[in-house]
Amino acid sequence: MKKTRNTRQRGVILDILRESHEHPTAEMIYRESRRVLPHISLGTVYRNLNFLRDQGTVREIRPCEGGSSRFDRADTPHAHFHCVRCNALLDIPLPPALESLRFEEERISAVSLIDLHVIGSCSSCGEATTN
Amino acid sequence: MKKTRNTRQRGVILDILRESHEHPTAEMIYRESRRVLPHISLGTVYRNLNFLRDQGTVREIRPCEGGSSRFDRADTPHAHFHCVRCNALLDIPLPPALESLRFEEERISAVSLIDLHVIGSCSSCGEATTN
DNA sequence: GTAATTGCAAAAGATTTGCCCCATT
DNA sequence: AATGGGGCAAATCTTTTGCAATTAC
Repeated sequence: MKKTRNTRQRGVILDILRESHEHPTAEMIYRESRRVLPHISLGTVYRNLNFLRDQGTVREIRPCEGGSSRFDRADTPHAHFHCVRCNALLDIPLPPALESLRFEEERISAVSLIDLHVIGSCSSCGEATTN
Repeated sequence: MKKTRNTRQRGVILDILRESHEHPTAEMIYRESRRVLPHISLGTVYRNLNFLRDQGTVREIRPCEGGSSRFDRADTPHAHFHCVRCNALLDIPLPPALESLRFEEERISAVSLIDLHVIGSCSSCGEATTN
């Protein structure tokens, strides 16, 4: 097992993720982190996000239709709502039905993660035309 | 409303999607289509896939962790199981719990699509170590 | 005939990687 | 001091786009 270090960069990235509620992209995290570490590079941000994702600390959310990945802390299980109008990504509770879901599929051996994305329009954008 | 044409290219792409069960990438569809249309270009494949997706005929599935999008026909509602070992993508039935799911979220105005991805290992890869 | 669509190649966008230096342990 | 991690820039991979030529209607 490789020994990992607590670098300032990694800490800052985690802090940003902890404080942000908007599911930032790597680029957004990069810009934000530069306020504290003006010399941090985008590559470092990506490397850390991948590291933290593989470690299970953060979660990568790939937008349903193009654009960059967005990230959040993988503390509690939850689903995501994605507003197609304003592009907001909101955490929503994972429907209880899913938590206890048993997959009666002989093709499935083990389930490690359930990823539920609800796509639609949020209330701030919403009420008006649904199309 | 723009008038759309039935080009040979579009037809071939749809046929490939109809016959394939492996959720091919644009690149795979490109290679396959070249057996019939040796001069088709990758750009055309992408343009058609985007067109068909926007039209609601095909569905684009973005893999949870990098790599290219995969596609399938959007005929019946279903969820996807993604094997992290062999990278297979399987159609699985959408849990009934989800079809009737009501989102009691004041932040959600309208839901247009529910996307459920189950990640884990499939039976062919599976039984052995879950890690 | 007209406009949607193609092929090609270049461009754009997102992410990864090599290399060498620096900092954490 | 050892080596994991960082900075920078180049490379890679995926997808999009401009444009002139083609083709379905």
